[in-house]
Amino acid sequence: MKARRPSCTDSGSESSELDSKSPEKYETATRRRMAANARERKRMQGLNTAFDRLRKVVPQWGQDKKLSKYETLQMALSYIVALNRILTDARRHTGSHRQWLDLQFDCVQPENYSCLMRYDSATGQEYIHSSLSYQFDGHEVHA
DNA sequence: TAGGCCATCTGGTCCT
DNA sequence: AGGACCAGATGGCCTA
Repeated sequence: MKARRPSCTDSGSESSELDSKSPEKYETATRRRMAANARERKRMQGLNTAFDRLRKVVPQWGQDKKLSKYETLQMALSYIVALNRILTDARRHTGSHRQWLDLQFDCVQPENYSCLMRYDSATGQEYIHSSLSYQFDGHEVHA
């Protein structure tokens, strides 16, 4: 439970007009608002649970700080694109190139994200190379 | 202290 | 009528 608007408690705020009406209507509206608030909280908690599950399967390249919701979505998108690219390329590298496929597969395993890391000397920061960086408004972003 | 991120409340809209 | 979903507003927490 975090922020609450001073004027907006669980008792609801439809009171202004209803105050002048019957107490039953006010009570009904209050009860409905509280129920709606509770449902909304539950819905958002479900959404956050889904984000947490997504964070667990998406590359974080050893960041101690967890990805924001926006970053999680962008990274999931890039991760899917990267995996899709590997599958597409794999069709062209069959038989004797099995080793190549194994190498690609290894690179997208969480314990091996390091093989995708590059160092940006300008910023002094590491970032995920090409296939696992994400696009934002047409610009490539290295989070 | 400013800015980013987030949780919560709220009213509107759509659907059953 | 009531529930689900959404977007806007608001305020708290954290970090650079």
